[in-house]
Amino acid sequence: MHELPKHYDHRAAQARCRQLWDAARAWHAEPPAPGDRRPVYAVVIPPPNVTGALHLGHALNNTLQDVLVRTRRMQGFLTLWMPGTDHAGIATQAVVERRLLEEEKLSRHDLGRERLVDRIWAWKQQYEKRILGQLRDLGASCDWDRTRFTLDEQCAAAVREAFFRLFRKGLVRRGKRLVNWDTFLQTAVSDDEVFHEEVKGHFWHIRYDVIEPHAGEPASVTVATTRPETLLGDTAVAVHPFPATALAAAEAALREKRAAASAKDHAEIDAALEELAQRRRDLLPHLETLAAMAGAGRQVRLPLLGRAIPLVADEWAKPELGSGCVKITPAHDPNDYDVGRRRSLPMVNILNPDGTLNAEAGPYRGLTIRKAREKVVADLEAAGQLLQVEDRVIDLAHSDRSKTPIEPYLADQWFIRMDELAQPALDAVTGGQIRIVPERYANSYVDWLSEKRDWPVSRQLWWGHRIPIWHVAGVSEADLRGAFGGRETVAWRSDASDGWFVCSSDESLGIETVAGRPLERDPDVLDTWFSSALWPHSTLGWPVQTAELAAFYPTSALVTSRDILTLWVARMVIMGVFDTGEIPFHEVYIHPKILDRYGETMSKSKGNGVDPVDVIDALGADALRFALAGMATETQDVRMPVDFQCPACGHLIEQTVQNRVKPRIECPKCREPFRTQWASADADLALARGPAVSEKFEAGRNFSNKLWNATRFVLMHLEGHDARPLAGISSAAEVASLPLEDRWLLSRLASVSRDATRLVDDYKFAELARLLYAFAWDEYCSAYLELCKARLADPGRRGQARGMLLLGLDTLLRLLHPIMPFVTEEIWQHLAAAAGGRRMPWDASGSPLPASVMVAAWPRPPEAWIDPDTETRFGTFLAVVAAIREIRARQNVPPKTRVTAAVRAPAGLAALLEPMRPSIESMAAADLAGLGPDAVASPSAATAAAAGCEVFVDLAGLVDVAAEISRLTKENEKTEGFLAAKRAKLANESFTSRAPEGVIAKERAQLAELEDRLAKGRAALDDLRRRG
RNA sequence: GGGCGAUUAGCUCAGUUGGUUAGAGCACCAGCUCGACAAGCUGGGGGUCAUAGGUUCGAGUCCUAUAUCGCCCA
Repeated sequence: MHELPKHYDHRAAQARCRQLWDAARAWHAEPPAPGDRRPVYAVVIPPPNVTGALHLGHALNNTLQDVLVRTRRMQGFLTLWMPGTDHAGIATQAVVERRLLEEEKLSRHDLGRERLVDRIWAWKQQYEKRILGQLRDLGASCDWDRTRFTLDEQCAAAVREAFFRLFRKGLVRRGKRLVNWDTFLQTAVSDDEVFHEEVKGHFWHIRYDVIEPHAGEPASVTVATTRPETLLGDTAVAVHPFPATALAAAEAALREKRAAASAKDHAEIDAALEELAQRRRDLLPHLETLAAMAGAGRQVRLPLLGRAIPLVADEWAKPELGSGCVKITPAHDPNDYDVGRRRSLPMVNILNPDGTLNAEAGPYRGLTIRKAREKVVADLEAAGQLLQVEDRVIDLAHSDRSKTPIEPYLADQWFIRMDELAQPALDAVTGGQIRIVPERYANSYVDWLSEKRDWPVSRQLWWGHRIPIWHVAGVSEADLRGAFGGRETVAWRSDASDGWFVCSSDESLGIETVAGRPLERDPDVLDTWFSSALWPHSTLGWPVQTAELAAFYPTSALVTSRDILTLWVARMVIMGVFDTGEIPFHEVYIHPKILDRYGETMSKSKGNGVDPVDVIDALGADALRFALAGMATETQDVRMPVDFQCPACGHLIEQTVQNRVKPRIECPKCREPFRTQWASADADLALARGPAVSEKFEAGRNFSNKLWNATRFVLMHLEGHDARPLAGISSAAEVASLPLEDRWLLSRLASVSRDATRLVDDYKFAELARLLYAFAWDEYCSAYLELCKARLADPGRRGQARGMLLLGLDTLLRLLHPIMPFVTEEIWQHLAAAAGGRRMPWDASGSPLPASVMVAAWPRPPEAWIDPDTETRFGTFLAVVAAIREIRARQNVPPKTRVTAAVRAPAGLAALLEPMRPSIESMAAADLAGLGPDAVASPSAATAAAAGCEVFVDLAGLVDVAAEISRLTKENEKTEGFLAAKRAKLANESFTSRAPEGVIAKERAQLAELEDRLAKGRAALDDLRRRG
């Protein structure tokens, strides 16, 4: 008989469990052998970026996947969870480049492409190892033998093949495109990699002179801009073609708004209307003239450079705003780009990739944007062209990667055409083949895909999948046919001048020549989401038709967070269908984001996160997992207040916006300083680290310990027990002959198992955690286990109690295993040593007890065990116990003092309670003097009502009569209040005539119960008054 | 500007198709070292369900507006 320590040791247990699982490779899945008819459950991990270590969001994401995967495995599915990491192109390169610059003062150009890529690989090795280690620490039961990386050879082959197929079908195009240019990283970034921030700036009003104005025409026009240096790239000034109509439309819109607005907003709208009217008077004739001039092809002179540029008519110019005229810089502004396309304007790019101005900027060539702006403004002022400068708050786009301002920039890019690709992905969700949970997220998916915007896939980076396109100039198509004609893996298209783009899935193409001309490879790499889009099928071996692909594709579910629903999920569907003809997964579960106490997303850069490793270390992986599962509710976004924990005294210091960015913090309690994640100075680094923690995880740790101690109790009483498959629960007759508490336990086990199964199916993780917590703690431990104490002391009843305790604990372990794998496994192993002979009704007959709970059968208790009558009776019993305890507590009876009690109950109820008499006595530390309709209160008794019974506790003079009178009076008043409301409700004719039968019956029953309670309360009060 | 979501106890959150006296964890108060567990046990206090209307016999739940906050798209 082994004795367990008083506290669960998560560190030792985690090490042991991992070794056990790894040795058995219990997480590994092979494609089914012939004849294996198990249903398949497959999940691919959203591959974490190798940019850095895992954070709490990852911990949540992977906990939920593991809950699903472990449950299905136990349910007998052939279960695969595919792990891996993402190369995360720009993010990883940015991190490595930033460190290179900080630590060695080198740029990537100093190092060169090959050496930089080597550095990034080294970084990847380090972080991949760390990430996979963290996933294992978390308990993730991924198939570690199959770990993939989006840039590994298998994924690379899939990327080349997929891209080649797109190219061959004409779905890859080359085009100029205004991109978000990151001048620091010198690459285009997608819209999704841009964040907007309001900054203080200016609004410069500039005069452009009209070239040779005719009589009656203005000599100049005024435009305003927040970026004056862009005028160097202006190719037109626009004015609205029909300013009168536009003004009328603006006015109509305002009037409509006014009609809908509340009175307090009217003044503001009226002011706007007044301004509009003023414009109509003062500005409209001028704008009409300008529109006519634009129609006649008149020009203005670009300040500083002196270039003549046309006045054009375009709706982009808003007569209701500013001067009504707007400068057009097609190569450096998205709206102007559209105008440029509509009006066939030249597009003048004035920027170099590094953000300095190029030769198009004339005298400003070579300057940075900031310097150029200063000089342009100064020169405009000197030339008398600058009319006015306003202060203004500007919404400025920044690169998420380098945190520097984005410059719109015209560049050659590769695009994937979305028109035909998007439709099947759209249909998959609208047609129901893919179910998105919670449902409302289907909207954003559908809205985004419906736009069918072409996907710009080139990135001017060195870290990633090199685009498999080569360029060759000066050859004919016949030359190409001669060189590659017979090859299935090569395709080409004209570059629209005298060259060709050649695409191939064959990496070695570059060493070849065409008619003596070299093939020059495109320097760019693919958007990192391109390889992620292939993840479900590339990891399974595509384009090779592997057994894995046949067995596990399409996968079952994808678990992710909403911010990459479009970036990743939609693209996986698109590419999955394109490459394989099948959707990549059947269900998508979107889980919440974890925010800090201020509602901000957690991030390393803000310093407001909790490191999952700290939680695992301090409280255990199960504590972390339990807390995270408990947060996964359907309402999104969970707040988690974070504290620093003083390493010296353990005191908690609330993390605030102020202190979260400090390198060192002094503990207000013990005055000892500690360091944070920001420490960089040697003096700070020498301090002990104060981890960021949250009390939210403690509940999970306490729960682990509760389970542990319940196990201690069971094991303590198992000595001499011959654990065999439990007798007496197989037939209905046998079950009916069990004691009430056993029937109750069976009933609860059956309904809890059924509910838990349903909750996993419905992705209701928080409810699942709550259900199991409440059952384990309040029912199994507080009620059943307490009840067993008396039985275990009685040799005649001991055996059955032991068997039932084991049944309950075993079932609980299995149900909890997906959420808390370590503590359940650790207990399983201890239990196997003491009761290895046990079998559950849902275990395969004849086979030994599973060596690990991880592969034990999921509980499937028979529905017949569910017995509402028994549950009600048991509830009454608990209420009687609670009533006696309540009297004891409010009269301050010491816990060890036994009291004498009586329960007055109707005969039927009393008969049902009679068998529970010893249990009532033991759980309430009371001797029952009477139980039945005639039970009487002793002269010095306190009373309480419980589920139709009156409970009396004889306090033999201990009772504080005055306190009892006052308490009872209050109690009765409360009851009277309820009673009045209830009577009014039932007296209401429209209620009784309209409400459903069942509801009325329920109300009547409550009324009767309340009346009964009040009568008893009054009687008790009278009794006390007579005495006092 | 368009869309989605949130607002319930001091804090963090549950609350099924409208139907008992709105729940949990933590925190708080009182009392407990009895052989499972003080990471615990027993009992208790604490809520005008953001505001204003409406629908209904009945609203935390449905509708409309307002306020505040968050996210996505342009």
